[in-house]
Amino acid sequence: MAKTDTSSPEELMKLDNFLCFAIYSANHAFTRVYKPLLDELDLTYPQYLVMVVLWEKDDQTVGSLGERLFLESSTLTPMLKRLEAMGYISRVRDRADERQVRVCLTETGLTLKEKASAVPRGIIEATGMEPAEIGRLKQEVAALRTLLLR
Amino acid sequence: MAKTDTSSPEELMKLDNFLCFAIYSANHAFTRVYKPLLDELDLTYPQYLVMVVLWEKDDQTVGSLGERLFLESSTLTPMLKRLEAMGYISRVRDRADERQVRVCLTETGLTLKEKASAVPRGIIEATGMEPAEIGRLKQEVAALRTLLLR
DNA sequence: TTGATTTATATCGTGCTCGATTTAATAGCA
DNA sequence: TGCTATTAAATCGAGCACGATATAAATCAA
Repeated sequence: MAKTDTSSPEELMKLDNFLCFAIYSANHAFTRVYKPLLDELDLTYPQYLVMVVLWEKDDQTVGSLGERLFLESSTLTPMLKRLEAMGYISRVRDRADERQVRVCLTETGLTLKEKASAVPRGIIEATGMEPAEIGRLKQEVAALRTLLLR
Repeated sequence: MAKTDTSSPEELMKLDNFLCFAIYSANHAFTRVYKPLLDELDLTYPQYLVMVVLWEKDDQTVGSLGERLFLESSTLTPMLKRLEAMGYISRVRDRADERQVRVCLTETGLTLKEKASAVPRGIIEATGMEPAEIGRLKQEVAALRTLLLR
């Protein structure tokens, strides 16, 4: 197969040559694949990511969750309130530093992890890719993110 | 460097092993890099994508734009109304088939292409990656999207 | 031709996302 | 101590994204 020239101004302006669009549309595709799996847990995809972070390490501040997920407090605060209303987490002001809010799993939120344990395999199957290949691509995209955020 | 085992249930549930999260966060990173460049054009990133599609091929229906961008009419309709209000496009019901809306570039919208011509290079520079590598990664991510949407 | 079905777009409600700003608490310093 | 600066989270407004539904036009079938 011949290489496509992607250096001319005209070629540079084509949607199909945009790495950003590949990422953007793959992200939407992932969300759609997750939807039926997460409906079982009553979670949206971003809410699921928050739960994953808390399952890894409980009792975190809004700020540390935001650092981990690359999200602002203006995004997290309403999301966390919804998760709290659902009974999956608790939000409590830190005694020692009242500026911070400590986010913790509830019993229900902790238990949910078992129910969620089938999700990752479901996603891997949906890609139909080999775990090793998934891992490699993940590394490359994560590296790209790092470059973009410099 | 030793390979990381990513097959155990515990490892599968870690955020840093999620391809979807790499994609999700890289997408946000792209949006942030685009922001200052697109502010010059008074466009958001999704609006820019619509304009790119129209610059490639003018006079398209809402449906064809949606197919190209993987977006629903419920997303596009309000976006197109904003682009229309800005004077970049026009929306006219098709004479022959009144169900369809034909989206066309205005003079201003067409002219904007020149002003936008610097954007792709700016993004490529922001990644700091070689064009060939960008192209390869783009292909892989686009292939992933295709797999997910099967 | 009429009635049912399909198609194209729009509308509505919910939730995510950000930037700018606000509020409140802590830390630093004269 | 008391004033200022910084920090953490929350609030607000704008825009994106989807699923479910509505509306209206075109197509199909009897």
